[in-house]
Amino acid sequence: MSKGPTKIGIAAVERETGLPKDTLRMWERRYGFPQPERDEHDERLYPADQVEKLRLLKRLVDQGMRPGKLIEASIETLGEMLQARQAQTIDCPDAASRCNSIVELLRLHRSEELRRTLQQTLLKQGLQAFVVETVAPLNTLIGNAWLRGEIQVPEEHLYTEQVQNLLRSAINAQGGGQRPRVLLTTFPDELHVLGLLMAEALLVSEGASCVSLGTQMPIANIDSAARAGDFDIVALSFSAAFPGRQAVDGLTQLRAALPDGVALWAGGRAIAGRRDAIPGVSIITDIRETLSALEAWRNANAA
Amino acid sequence: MSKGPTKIGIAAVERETGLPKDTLRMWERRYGFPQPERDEHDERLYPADQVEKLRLLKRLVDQGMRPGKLIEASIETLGEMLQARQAQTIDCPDAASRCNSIVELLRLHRSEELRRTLQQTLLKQGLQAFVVETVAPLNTLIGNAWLRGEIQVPEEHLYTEQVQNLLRSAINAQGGGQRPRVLLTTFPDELHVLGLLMAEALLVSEGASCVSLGTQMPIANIDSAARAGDFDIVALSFSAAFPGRQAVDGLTQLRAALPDGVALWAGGRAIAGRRDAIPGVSIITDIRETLSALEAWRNANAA
DNA sequence: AACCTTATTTGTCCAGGACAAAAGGAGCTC
DNA sequence: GAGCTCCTTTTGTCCTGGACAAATAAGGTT
Repeated sequence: MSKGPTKIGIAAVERETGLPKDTLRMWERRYGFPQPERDEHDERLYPADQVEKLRLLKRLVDQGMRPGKLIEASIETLGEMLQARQAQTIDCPDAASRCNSIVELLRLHRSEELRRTLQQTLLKQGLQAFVVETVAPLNTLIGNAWLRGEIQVPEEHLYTEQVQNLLRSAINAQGGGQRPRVLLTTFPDELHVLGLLMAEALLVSEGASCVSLGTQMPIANIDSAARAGDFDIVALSFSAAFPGRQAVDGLTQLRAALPDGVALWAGGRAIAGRRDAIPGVSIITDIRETLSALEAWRNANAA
Repeated sequence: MSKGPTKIGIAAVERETGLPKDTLRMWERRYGFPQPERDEHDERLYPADQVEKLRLLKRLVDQGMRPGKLIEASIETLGEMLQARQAQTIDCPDAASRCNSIVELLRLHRSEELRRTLQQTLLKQGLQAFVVETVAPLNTLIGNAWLRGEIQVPEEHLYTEQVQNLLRSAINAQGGGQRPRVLLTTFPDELHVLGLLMAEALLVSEGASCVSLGTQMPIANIDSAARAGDFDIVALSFSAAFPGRQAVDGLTQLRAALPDGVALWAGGRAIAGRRDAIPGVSIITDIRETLSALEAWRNANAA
């Protein structure tokens, strides 16, 4: 169980928590937390528990809470707040039990069985049902387990890889289709690719013609790519971890840049909560709505 | 042609070039470059050409050059140095012409034709030849075009997506096999996934049992995952953009953590140049060597 | 050439000050 | 009570200039 050094420097904390060095120093100056020790040359050394608390703080702050109100709370309290705020319930009990057993495989690192089980579920359900009734609830379940600290980075990556292989195979198997032409991507700070692949899978299986640029596309480039490729729709995906404000800002900016004839769709947990609609942007709260949005577009644009 | 603002702040420069704010200020203090303008509140505003030069500087410094020697050179000179240092030639003229036409499709955003062409090439060549004779030279070609500024972010992402779809389909199609069990991943700052997929494709097609954790896995987690999963080999991939020293450091650390019985393989442009061997780590200079390394392992471990 | 020692270069950290953008609240009107 | 404006507090980011250790180069000796 080789763990890293128990005390880490400020640069490492920035890497691990995503909090800039300046902010770390400022919080210390203002609130007295974190309170790192110092090494022989007076440089900050953060113990693991403080880093863990910082990680939780970051997530809550990204959700719109204010650091000043949170900073005194214990790690446990913060963990509960995160769960209360994020925990999603899975409606269908059938899906829940199926997914729970998959998470169990994941936790035990049974990678081969995991692959087989996912593969079989896909074959049995078909692509659309697989995305809606298996992948979506699994994402929620795994997100919750992650918050509770029940699964770690390697498990989460393993899951992502396996699902990615399946979805990409399925997408690849369906040849490119007709209208609408959809450009899929995410904003620069968004690394999660599954939302994008789920949407692409649904759209492609309804005969839409999709081009994905993967994650992390600068806004100016999204605009130029959309113009160059004669697209009807630009679709963006936001994971739960993505800061909501940044999403709204970016969408506003992109909407202003894009030609009027191009629709802009945005989906994912980060914006699902937002009540403030952005003019000219379609918010997709649930992955299922992707299909109705497609149908609506086709009705509106029937030549 | 909506381009972003022509002058950008220090945080944006850090994001775009990868140079920390502290370093940007230090270079300015020491060398007089960059020499950003200031906005009304005395904050640095970097013009686009300085940012471009910084981007080139970063790459050269990552390769081991020293900033003090480079800082006065012009953008053109720096570009030439980069090419002289990196530019790879593609040996086989047949592969070169095939790949050039693919790059042409990419540049024209002919995504559907690109998909079809790649798909057909894969079918014609078979998986192994496709990886070795098409994907590898294409990566080189596209890397060079990128250095010359001939292709942009969206093209590069589009290419990555398409190849990823193909390779993942192919990998997914081959069921999991026998020994050795190989764990594939990259270090935290490495985002490029193609090298990993290429290696996985080659290994799987020779019947090895591969588990990929995708990119960005912290070293401590690589170690624990390798122990938990009964792996024979841990394989890491490093793109040309990855700082060579960081690769060597990380490999040394990981080697020390891993049990002796587990082999450690490292491949990719970032370490291909390094002459300094790391004890207990197999350096794979060319993607083709993956196959001979596998054969060697099987010979050595024939029970 | 191989090795040790000394100089130089370079990146990262620190403190503490400043201020703008965002969020919260107070008071007002309809 | 919803919507509005104006004011206050909170918060993050940027600034300067100093310090120093780690990495690299250069010089000297065997």
